[in-house]
Amino acid sequence: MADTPTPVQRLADRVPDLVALQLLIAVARLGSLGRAAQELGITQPAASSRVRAMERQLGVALVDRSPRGSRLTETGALVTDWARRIVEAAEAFDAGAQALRVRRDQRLRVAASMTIAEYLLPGWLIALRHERPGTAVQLLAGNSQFVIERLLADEVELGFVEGLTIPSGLSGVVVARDRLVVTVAPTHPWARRRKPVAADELARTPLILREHGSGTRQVLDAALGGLADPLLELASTTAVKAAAVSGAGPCVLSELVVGEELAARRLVRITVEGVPLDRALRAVWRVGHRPVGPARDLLSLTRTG
Amino acid sequence: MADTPTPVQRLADRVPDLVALQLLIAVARLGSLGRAAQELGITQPAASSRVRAMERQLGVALVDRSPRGSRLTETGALVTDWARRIVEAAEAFDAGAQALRVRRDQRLRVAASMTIAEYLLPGWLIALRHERPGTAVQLLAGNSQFVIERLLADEVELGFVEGLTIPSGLSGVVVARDRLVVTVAPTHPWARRRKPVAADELARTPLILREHGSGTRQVLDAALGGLADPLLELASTTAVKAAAVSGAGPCVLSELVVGEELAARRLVRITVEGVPLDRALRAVWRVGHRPVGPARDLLSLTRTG
DNA sequence: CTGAGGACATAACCTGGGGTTATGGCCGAT
DNA sequence: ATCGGCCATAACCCCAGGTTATGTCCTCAG
Repeated sequence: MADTPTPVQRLADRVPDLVALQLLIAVARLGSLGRAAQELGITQPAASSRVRAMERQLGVALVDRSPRGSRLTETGALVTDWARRIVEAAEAFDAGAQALRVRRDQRLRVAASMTIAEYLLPGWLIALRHERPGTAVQLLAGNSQFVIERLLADEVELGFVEGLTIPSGLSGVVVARDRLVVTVAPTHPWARRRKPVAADELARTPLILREHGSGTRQVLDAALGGLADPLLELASTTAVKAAAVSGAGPCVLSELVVGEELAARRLVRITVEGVPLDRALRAVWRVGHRPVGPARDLLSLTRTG
Repeated sequence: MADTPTPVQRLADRVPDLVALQLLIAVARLGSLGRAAQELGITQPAASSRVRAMERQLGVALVDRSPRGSRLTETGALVTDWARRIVEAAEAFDAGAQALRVRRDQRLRVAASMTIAEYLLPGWLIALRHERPGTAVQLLAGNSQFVIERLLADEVELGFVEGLTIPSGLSGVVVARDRLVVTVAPTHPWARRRKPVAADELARTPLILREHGSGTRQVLDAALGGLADPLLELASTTAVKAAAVSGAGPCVLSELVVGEELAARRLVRITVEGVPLDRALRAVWRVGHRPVGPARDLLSLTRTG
């Protein structure tokens, strides 16, 4: 049977698994394979063999071994830095996943809109874990309407929404500002353009957008006066981003969403004129139920000082 | 034998491996376990079992199965978005690692300073892989001096350095601007401060810094007049970042390095006054050896338009 | 109504990566 | 010279995750 060639990079074959990456990071910190092994709860020979396997897999020497310990190679340090980014993403995943799981001992129930749940909450949860270990958080994610309903039904104590106004029945505070930005792939004609795009030109241009009803779309429609012209309507921010990166057209997304792509120049930002694309990210709660205890702890992490 | 309790989160136990994450992403895109399996080169039962295992591990339903296909749950979509970030980090790792490996067929040799190699190059390499598949890149990473030497010895065709001036014997072009920023943990007194920090106050304050000789340190010393007062001197940007996040004191690092921490509020930015912390990131080459072919392709990816 | 086809689940089996324990070699400090 | 810390090697073991084969369920066509 002729097996179909895999049309997708199988990263697992070329990237060491999380244990190996954490091991490498531990070696960097502790200066010894044995102690790194201990920290990860495996034996020294296991660690030795894993590091050796990584070196074979990557084709690069990562650590200098000596009878007095092990230190990272120059390139080992670089690889370790790349590894750290994977591990950080994994920590965010873990923190988020932990919160999705329904558990008996949760002390804090939170609802958040998708953009916030996706990009900001994991970081907050990691911080919370450091500051108040043992605070089990239960997370419900949905659109803004969903968040509001959970709050009013008293199913959660704290909500996070992106939007223009505070819904009635709720109080809130701005925890961050978010700005929608217009971006295109570097290959797009707009990337070379010097002149800012005016509001009416943006309204006339077909854009890659989230579907109707998303917070992002809502803000854009409001800013343009309900006129956004969809080139594509996609269900997730990631899909929108992917389409834009591949050059399909301009997209309008939160700075949070495209931050990495901008830094790496996979997307470039277009300045627009006369379109108010700022929006507030707010923590909200039922009127009269100002957050206390764990909810207050979490809230305090989201604001500067 | 009483085994020591592991002092580090063993993420591998709580985060699915890369195959599983890629599988989930493929399901999101293709709408079917079977097709997702095929894309990853495994059989349908294997995919089915892996997704089931993930759901068990996370304690959350991820996909809605039907005899007509599978679609992600609401929370499944959220989890998938978190998963995507891990996979993206893994892709960057892969692209970078690929370039470190010395191979016969490399068509382009590049040297880069650490900050650039760490944060920007993987993204460029991914982009290059899309635009010019089959361009095998060989990467040498070191400090600025190292990059310059490789270029002058004609061992690489293209270099990337962060620095104030173009070294003699080389020509170059600015590919990006980078700004050093002063940041502190949200718990640090400076985080509440409204007034900008003046140059002399910054010079008087003990800071968490990279060791002498790093490009970052160089720029800071120049900006302050060689006066930076070290609270801690650490060998890697990541170590500096970690110390700052834990509240040890203010640190001075590239925007690139702390971008994520700023977004997630693990660090907050302090405005400083009268200290020129901008620096250029440059592509450089030997005078008279303007990049052509693959080198030109890569270079064109790093600049907008 | 019925049969075909697509999609997922279940079962039985196999393989190898990665773990463990035990032991040896190397180097530096006492 | 000897001891102790650190890494490598060897021999063994186990189970996670793969495969093939088959069953069930739903939908759609005729």
